[in-house]
Amino acid sequence: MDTKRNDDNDDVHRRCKCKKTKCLKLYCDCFSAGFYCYEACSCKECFNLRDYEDEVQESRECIEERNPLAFSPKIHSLEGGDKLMPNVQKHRKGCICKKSMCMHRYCECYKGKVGCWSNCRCEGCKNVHGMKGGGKCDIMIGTSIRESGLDQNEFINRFTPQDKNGGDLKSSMNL
DNA sequence: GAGTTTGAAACT
DNA sequence: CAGTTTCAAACTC
Ligand SMILES: [Zn+2]
Ligand SMILES: [Zn+2]
Ligand SMILES: [Zn+2]
Ligand SMILES: [Zn+2]
Ligand SMILES: [Zn+2]
Ligand SMILES: [Zn+2]
Repeated sequence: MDTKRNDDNDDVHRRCKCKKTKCLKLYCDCFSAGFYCYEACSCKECFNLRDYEDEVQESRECIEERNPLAFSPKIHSLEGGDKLMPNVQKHRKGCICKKSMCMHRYCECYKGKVGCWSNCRCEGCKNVHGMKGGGKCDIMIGTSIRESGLDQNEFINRFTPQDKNGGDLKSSMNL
């Protein structure tokens, strides 16, 4: 896996201010997104630079061993779904918000502009992109929005994702 | 910019 | 796996 050049980092205005982790842990937004740190960062003792390519790669491999999906996009499209809504996007692991009601960027679902769903363990969810609906995911693949009688957000919340092989969702997502 | 709040990541 | 700690982003002032 290639680490992206810091010039690209500038494009999305990503920057970090890490102080204690040398920008070699997922805490660091630059490292987590596969970018090197660059001038706009104000990190201390940064090792997330091309000069320390080996250290970066070593840390990546260590983290990937722990979690093979650590560097894959957290927001991803679910398989299946309604013909009219073929690409429902969700946060793979879901959030665990307890205090923010998923109304701020503290919530990774909200931050990713996707609704919460059955993988989320949030409390008092008020995510404007779609609230978690009581942990239910009872709309089966192939059901249309019209048939379900639900509005779009509620449909997405209750849509039951399924992989192409018809396998179990959790195993297909390595959860 | 400093201080607080928050929840993911890391650790045990 | 669950509980706790650590950490830096998001937020507030
Ligand atoms: Zn960093
Ligand atoms: Zn950085
Ligand atoms: Zn850095
Ligand atoms: Zn949330
Ligand atoms: Zn969520
Ligand atoms: Zn939520």
